[in-house]
Amino acid sequence: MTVQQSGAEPRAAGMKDVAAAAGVSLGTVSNVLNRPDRVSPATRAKVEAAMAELRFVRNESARQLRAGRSRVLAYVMLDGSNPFFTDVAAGMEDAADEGDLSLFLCNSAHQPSREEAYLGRLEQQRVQGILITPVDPDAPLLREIARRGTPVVVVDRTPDGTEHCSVAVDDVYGGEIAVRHLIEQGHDRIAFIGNHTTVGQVRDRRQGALRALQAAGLGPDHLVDLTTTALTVADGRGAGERLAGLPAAIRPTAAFCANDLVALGLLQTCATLRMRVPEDLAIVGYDDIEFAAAAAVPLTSVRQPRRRLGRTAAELLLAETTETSHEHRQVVFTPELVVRTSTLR
Amino acid sequence: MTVQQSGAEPRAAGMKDVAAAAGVSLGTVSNVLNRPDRVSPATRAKVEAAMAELRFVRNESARQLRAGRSRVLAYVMLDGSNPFFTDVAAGMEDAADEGDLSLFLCNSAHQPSREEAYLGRLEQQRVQGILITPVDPDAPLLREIARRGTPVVVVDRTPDGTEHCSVAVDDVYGGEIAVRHLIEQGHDRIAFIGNHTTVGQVRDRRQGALRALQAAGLGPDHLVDLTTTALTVADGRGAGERLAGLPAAIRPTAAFCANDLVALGLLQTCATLRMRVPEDLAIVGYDDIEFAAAAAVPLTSVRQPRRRLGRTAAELLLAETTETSHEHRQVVFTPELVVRTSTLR
DNA sequence: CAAAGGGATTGAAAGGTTTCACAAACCTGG
DNA sequence: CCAGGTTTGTGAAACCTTTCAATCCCTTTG
Repeated sequence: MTVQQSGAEPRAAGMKDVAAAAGVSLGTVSNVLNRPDRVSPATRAKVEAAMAELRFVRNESARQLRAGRSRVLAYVMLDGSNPFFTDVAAGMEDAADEGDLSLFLCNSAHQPSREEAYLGRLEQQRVQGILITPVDPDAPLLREIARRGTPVVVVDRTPDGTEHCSVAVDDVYGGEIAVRHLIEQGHDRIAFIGNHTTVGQVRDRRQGALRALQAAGLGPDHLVDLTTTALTVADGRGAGERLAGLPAAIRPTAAFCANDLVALGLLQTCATLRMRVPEDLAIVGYDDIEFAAAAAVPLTSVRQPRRRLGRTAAELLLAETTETSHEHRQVVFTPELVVRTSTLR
Repeated sequence: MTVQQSGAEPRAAGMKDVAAAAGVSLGTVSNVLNRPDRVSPATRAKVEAAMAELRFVRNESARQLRAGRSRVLAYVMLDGSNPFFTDVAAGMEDAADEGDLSLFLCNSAHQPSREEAYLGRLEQQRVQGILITPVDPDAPLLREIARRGTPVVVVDRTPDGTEHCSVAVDDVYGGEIAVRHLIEQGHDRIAFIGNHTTVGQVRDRRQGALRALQAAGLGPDHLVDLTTTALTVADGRGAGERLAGLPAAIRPTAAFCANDLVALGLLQTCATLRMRVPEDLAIVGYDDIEFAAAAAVPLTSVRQPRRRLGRTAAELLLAETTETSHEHRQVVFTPELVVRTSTLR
């Protein structure tokens, strides 16, 4: 039962070798692997011994080839360094685990070319399905892939058509509750910080902000736009400086940031410039990433059910591969406001 | 050239179908795919047209089966929600891209069972190699996998033996420069916050801290241990409260945190308790994650060349699969101190 | 005691690609 | 116009597993 490990490895052992070593047929080895109950305990033991002896490792390629599909899900994330997406991925993992599937993560890092490359490879791998937060939710490629037979679920974006399942969060509502809260805290001149001209999500959040103002009888001029190019900490810092530069008469007393990173940047500028939060400036972020609560002044933020989002997306995907007749579903979650020190005077 | 999309999909088209449609042999289709220069432009065009027409998608399983190995690298990360690891992964992606390989990310989330499951699946997939930051760098499983033929590179840990390539950062040195800096700033009573009893890395950092003290002629009693269970923001908060509770006479004036998350937690407690940073307490973190610079008081931190780490790891892996005779290499990077406001009085 | 039934095992086919030795067609220059 | 070389194209084998109908052997039943 001892094994030599010296010398050039002869060649990885396959089921055929196992069968030979155990003195049974190939089919029996397969049965041990796939339907152990169909095999007598004695033979099973023999086969298992042989497998151990030969260090047998199942060849998934061959399996897949035969079976036609794999036991792998993939999530193509928009930004692997954004904690939001890693949390979403964690939710997917939960669901994948239950279905005895592997989840592979791919990071497109906002680059369409990278996204495309990953999608191509995943399709070639015949993964069971693709979860994706796409750079462009309406890219035709996604539809093509779905039409060619690999289920695609769009995560945290809502594509135009109804060609995929999708899960998203109601961003208009999120913007609304954020700003409603600020109004309730007595603010009536509120900065909106983000790139709403570029990104659909951000546009929605701003839309919600306007709706909250309107509901309070305040016109759109009560929202002061500080437009950024992206949603990074640096953008937040920059916006903070611009905000601090405004004459006191028209300077907002509160800021609604399109994203927690921006809010953290803003918070940092406030610390630098000795503006007190929330006394001089109340801040609401968006996403409620772990670092929002961990900030020096814990940040009020709009929380999206991230893990839930991921889990649901994965479940929709599994449903699509299981169900005989599948109707694409668009699930929309409702975000919730988490109030912390940054808005409580 | 138009295509019907209605009806039950007949069955994905394979190279055989393409060959038939183009009126050439199977081998020619393969040549178009793999050695286009061996095929006359005319036939190539015909074949490519047929591929487009039939929406042909290469079957990677079959390819792999034939080729014996895949075009995929995998990184099994210890903690997908820790920005440190996602940055490392980004570096790997750079290297993988250049080698025209895909990088799949797996998140073990500190769970040995999950790690094991992923490793098993990856081995079965016959991935080209496995990059891993293991829960336990000395787990025998890693060695077995390597012996069975899948190269393994250990990232950010240094395994006992020399059975794998590995890349790591000199944690002793990192601890040393952190504390040396604090000493230079005039501190001589320094808190060490972390779980050095559990985690090797943290032990090393503490080791370095002691070395710096010694070099300055200060005994180990000048290091005040505040031991945590893990390295989260919450742990940092807790340690901060304990620290604040110490009598002023023995309370450290500076803290070296095993990790930026802990430092952020500590910073938060300081804000809550109105302790000024750095005046009342200087803070050094470790890792220099993005949020370290983004904190209200920008955090001095020990930066590891994360991206570089990942890139090098991937390159070692590729070298191992390429080289005829391979010698395992242990690469150790040197960290660097990034000084920011949190230690500058 | 024969036949039926059932559990265990077998053998061969299939799945889509790559590779490689080989055949066919074409071209060069003598 | 042919020998020899080059360029294109072909066909079959191999990769490793799963599946399924067929076989075998043993037990049970009538």
